[in-house]
Amino acid sequence: MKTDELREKYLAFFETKGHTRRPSDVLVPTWDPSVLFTPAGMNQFKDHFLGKVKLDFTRATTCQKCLRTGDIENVGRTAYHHTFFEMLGNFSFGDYFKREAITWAWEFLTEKKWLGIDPQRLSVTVYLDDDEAADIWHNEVGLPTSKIERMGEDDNFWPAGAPSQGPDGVCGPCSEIFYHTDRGSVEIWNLVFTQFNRVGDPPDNLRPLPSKNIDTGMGLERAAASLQGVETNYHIDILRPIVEAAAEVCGLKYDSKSDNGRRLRRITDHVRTCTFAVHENVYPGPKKERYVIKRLLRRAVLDGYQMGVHEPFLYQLVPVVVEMLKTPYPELTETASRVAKGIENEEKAFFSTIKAGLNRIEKVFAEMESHGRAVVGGEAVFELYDTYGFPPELFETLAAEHNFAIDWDKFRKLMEGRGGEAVGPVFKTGPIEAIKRTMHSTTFLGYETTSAEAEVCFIVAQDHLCEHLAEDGHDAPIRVILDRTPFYGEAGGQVGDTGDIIGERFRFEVTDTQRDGELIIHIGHLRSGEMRVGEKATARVETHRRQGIRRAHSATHLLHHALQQVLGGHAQQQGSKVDDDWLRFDFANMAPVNEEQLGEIERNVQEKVELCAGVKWETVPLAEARKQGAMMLFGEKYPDPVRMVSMGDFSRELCGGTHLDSTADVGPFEIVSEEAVSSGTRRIVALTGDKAKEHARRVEETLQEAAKLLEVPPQAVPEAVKSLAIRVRALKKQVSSGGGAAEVESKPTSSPSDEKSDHLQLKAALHEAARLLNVGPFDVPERIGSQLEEIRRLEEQLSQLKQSGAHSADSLLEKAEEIGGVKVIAVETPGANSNLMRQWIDQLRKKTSPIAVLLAAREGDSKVLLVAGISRDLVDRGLSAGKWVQAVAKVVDGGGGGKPDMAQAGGKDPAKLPQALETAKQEIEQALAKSP
RNA sequence: GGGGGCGUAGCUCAGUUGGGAGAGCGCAGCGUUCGCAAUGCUGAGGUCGAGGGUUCGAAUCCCUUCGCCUCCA
Repeated sequence: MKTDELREKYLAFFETKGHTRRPSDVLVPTWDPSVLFTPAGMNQFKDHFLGKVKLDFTRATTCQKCLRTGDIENVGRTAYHHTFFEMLGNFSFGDYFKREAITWAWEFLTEKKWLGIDPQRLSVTVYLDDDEAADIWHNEVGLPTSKIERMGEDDNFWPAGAPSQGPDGVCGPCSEIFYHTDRGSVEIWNLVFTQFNRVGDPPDNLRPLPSKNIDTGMGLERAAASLQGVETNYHIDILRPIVEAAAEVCGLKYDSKSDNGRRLRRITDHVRTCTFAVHENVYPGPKKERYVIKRLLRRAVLDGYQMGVHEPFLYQLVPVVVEMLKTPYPELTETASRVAKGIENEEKAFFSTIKAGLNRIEKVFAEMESHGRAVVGGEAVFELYDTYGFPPELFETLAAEHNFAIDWDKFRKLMEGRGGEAVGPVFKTGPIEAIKRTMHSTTFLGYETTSAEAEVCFIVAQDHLCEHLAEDGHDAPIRVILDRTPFYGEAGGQVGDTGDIIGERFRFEVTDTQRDGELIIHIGHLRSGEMRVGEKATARVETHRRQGIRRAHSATHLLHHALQQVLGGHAQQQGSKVDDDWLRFDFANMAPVNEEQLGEIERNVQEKVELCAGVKWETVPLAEARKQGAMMLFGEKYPDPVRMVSMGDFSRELCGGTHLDSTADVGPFEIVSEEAVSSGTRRIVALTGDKAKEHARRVEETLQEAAKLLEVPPQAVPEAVKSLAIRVRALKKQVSSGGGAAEVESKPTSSPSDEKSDHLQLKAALHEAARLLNVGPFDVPERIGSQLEEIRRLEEQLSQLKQSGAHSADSLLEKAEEIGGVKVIAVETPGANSNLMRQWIDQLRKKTSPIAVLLAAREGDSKVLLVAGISRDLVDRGLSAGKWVQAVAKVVDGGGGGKPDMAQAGGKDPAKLPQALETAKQEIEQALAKSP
């Protein structure tokens, strides 16, 4: 039986048993912060099991794509392990229980119409004392007791070992079904009977649940392998072709028993995982789920590398993966090329990591050879891995080629001692969880109104439920829950509302509003009076701020739309934050967005604002929204029906946020910045309303200021900044070369355009200038100021240099005095810099020896520069330019040092310079007298 | 969220208690050669990521910031 057929039959079977067929949830559920990846079919129904949501159905069946990394070491080695796999499941939320779960499972497996498996090939296990399940298997299904095995809590309880080990919470026994082949048996289906709530340690810690649930899982690949009679999951009809394709791109023939066979299976598994992850816009990266994907991808690529493929290849398998899975997941075909590109990029990155590492390793090996060592230190392997990401396995291979061993013990020790303690899963407890049991949701009125009457239902202070609360004045915030509220709790990127809750005898200031499940929680402080549970109150949202948030949120949708228009359909939202007239929007895009595109995006948004398009929202079935082309984001959990926000006829998004009535009300819209947030993801920050206006004004003022400093029209600022940099460079060169070089023309930039530049051009000009100066936009004038200052300083230095009459080695030599048979020069060379002085000294030393030269120059009013040099023969006689210059520097209140033949010093008292030059002569005289 | 590392010439990088900014490759010009490969000579090219601090003096030490790489959770 084909895998596609098996999948379909399963879902169809349970539909005949009254189950609602639900689509697979995404692989990376960003809606669920408690997991990085979907680990099992039940994940999307967590809230259903806990009774947290209203149930539209009490029986469901799914085929869920899952990702687990727990058994990663076994992938490729064993017949049945995967990171990516599909799991078939049927679920009961307080509906049917063990009897149906068991008999239906048996029916589906054995009936001719369904799978038609020979009952002889099946056996089951049940939990030690689960007589109920054992009875059903024996008496109702008719399975002989020899085929019913009782196992302990580690095997037949979920979570494993729950009764004695924990964790607290819902749990229950399970019953597993095994398929027996000639080679052995394999578990193909696990039926979990969730019937207890665990409270504390044994004994008597398992309390029966009022509402019992069923959660079953059948591994699709395992079941298919059994039915197809192949020895490993990797040989079923939807996996074998990928294995073969992997062999082909690696230039090998697949041999299942060989080491390479194992590698090829691992590649097969990992490329499936990566394909789905990237499809969901989860690109390999440094954080969280992105990092897991990166590791899986690199591991697969390393396998290829070890088999001799030294260039990207994994991406070539994407079309095969898509082909194998396009029946259940047709959406894969739409993103296949983007996915392949994304994978190829990461492969390339990995190869450059390897290449960089190879260079370092060569050095390690060379070092070892020169020292005659044969064991690579664990430190080296560790450092290469930890800091440079070089795979230790590859290091080992390369070391073996040099006949070097590796100190793995040391390596492991370092790996362990690296800190980073794991933080265990946090089980939610506390008053809010208690509240949820009695009150599932707060009625949200904020779409229609910003002020409403409500009743105070719960007060939480210091993590305790309170009946009443007196004036506090404490720092610790209080949490208040009302039965209904106009306050928007932070969600979907939109921040929570602020405002106050006013009762007859109190005023509570709301500083933030959060959401937990479907409860809306007001956070803040009691400002006056006493507050009591059960009291009536008026909840008033701070409307000015709310209006700013509405502007920003509607603008976010316009921006999203504009990005798609200007950059392309791939520029999808990756995250956002919406605040008072302020928004941050992350989206997928491989390259930076240039100034021109930004302008176009901004203009596109402004056009939509000017359209005065109506903003409407309606609640529609999810399927209907999808049909109407509403923008949907991966990893988001959308309820059904869903709230769809439309603007004019161009934008449709699923969104729970608060919006304007007309795009016209967005007012001015201003992009403030564009930057990278991670590879493949860009971030735009923008403003609306008054903040946008203010920002626009500031941009223009700043540019004006810069223009004034540079004495050019505003549009010409970037050009002028460029020539400013050129001028600084030329002057520096001129000064250091002694002032000889030709003056650089500071050409006034041509700026014929008298036409009025619009704001976008001015902003682009400021950004360009900021980029050239490597500062933030508003620091441009300051930076220009300091550049101008530097030019002034350099020019002064230059004119000083010219005034003092150009020195030369020859003119300096004329000033030499003979002291003890040595030519000594100790003079002031005004305007000279250290570089120039050194050049002169070098020239003098070439012309004659023995010679000792000390040159000095004033820098401004408070600094002195001294450079001293002596000829080689004097160095040999034990003299030191360093000591010399140090002694002289003392006179001008300074210090210095350097090498024996050339040294440099500074001082802070230019007035004493003549005295210092005298000292210089005395010092050298004394030094000469002492030396032989 | 935490740890490590890196930003120096177009590229790959060196730069040792802080004191003259370098190498290799590449590039340009000239030469040997019928021409190519090869090779010799000469030369251009650097705000040492940015800002601040310590110092007489910072590529080097300290702080801040930006960008990139990498490991872990």
